[in-house]
Amino acid sequence: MGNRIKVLLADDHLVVRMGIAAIISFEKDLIVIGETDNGIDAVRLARELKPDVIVMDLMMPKMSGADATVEILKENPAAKVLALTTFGTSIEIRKMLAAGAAGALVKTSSQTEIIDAIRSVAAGRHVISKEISNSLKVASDAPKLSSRQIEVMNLVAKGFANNDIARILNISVNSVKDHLKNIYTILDVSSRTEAATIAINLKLISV
Amino acid sequence: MGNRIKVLLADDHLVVRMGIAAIISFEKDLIVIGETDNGIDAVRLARELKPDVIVMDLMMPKMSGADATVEILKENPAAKVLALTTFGTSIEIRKMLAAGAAGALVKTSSQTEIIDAIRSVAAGRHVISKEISNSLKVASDAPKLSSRQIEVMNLVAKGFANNDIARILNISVNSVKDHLKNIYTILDVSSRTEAATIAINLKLISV
DNA sequence: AGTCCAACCACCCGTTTGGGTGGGTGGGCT
DNA sequence: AGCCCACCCACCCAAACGGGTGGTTGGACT
Repeated sequence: MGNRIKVLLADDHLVVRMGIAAIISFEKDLIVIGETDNGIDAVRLARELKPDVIVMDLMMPKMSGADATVEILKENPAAKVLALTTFGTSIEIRKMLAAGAAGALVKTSSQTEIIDAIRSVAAGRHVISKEISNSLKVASDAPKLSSRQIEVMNLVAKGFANNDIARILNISVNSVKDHLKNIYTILDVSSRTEAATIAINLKLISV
Repeated sequence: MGNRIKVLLADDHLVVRMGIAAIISFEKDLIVIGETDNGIDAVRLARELKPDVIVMDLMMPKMSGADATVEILKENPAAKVLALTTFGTSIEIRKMLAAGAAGALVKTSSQTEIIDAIRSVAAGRHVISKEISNSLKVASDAPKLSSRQIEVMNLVAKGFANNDIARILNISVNSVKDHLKNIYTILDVSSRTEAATIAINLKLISV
């Protein structure tokens, strides 16, 4: 009774918080001790309430779940953050896990999956749902561009010609072409337009 | 008591269904009579259970909420569908509203907003949340491409050269160039790459 | 009837692009 | 030390692209 697992909910969707709270309310060893709809309050509540598990959405106003997780774990490396996300695929998930999040679940998870995950991370284990580990796998063998190549690709996607890009980056047009050749090889394409759309798809560049 | 508003929930996220169900459970004039996690069952349950209001997610496996709405309203034009979506902006929302959906809400809506919306559509009124009407507004004064132009842009975004596009569409290269010139004018750009990224951003073409 | 417009086609021409060759430098890893 | 690799630069050249001109046809709306 005095030993229930204390859960903090951080999700900008009220219906999601209500849903998780409802699921948790059926379990007598779990209790929701706090809720918030943004990342900044999540950091504050994590400090004040000392929850055993923090169920955290990725996309939230003011501060993303990933950034909040980084903050929380910086303050208290023993905190257990369980990411709850709509899409399995995201660099934000990588960021959270890299920061030390204890687990990651998709929102389509079943009742038992969610409950089990909360208990598992509370017990110090790590939980990654199948959908997410799959998408992390495909993301990890996705092509990788160097930082310079990404700079070039960003400008290409904005419609700049090689000449403009050269001026902007303070290099010669030949070097720009050179970068593009390398990029084409990496992405396995043969035109700047295809490279741009693929880079956007792979989230290699910001749209 | 026998006159409660019967609600059918269609959302692939369990936590969302639980959340809405929890919210509804506090209201004595509302009752959830069915749940499903996909569009196909939503169509079937709408037929079998004759709900007063169908709360429908946009993105669902098997059949999207938009397609399900089209089906349901074809079978029963008096059905009240309330779209519930994560993002305010989507062509899917337009599709649902065009099909005759009674309302559209974002998932960040508050408890009272959701309850009020359900009661309103049950009473035959239409409800569009502010976030959605705003995004529909900006979408409506976004540039518009003809269907032929969209065909061309899709191929451009895939990296095809004008020559290939001409072959694929069975027109001459000159006509392809002609379409591109018109597209550039409409989108206010001067290169295929910029046109592609902007078209993707504006969701004029599928990625 | 007339007007509008999308879609189609053709030519010209300067610029840009992509692909190929050849190099130089400096940092990092073994 | 040697090696790899990112990044830098130069030259060449055929192909593709973008912008401009001109035109026809057929459907829609007034």
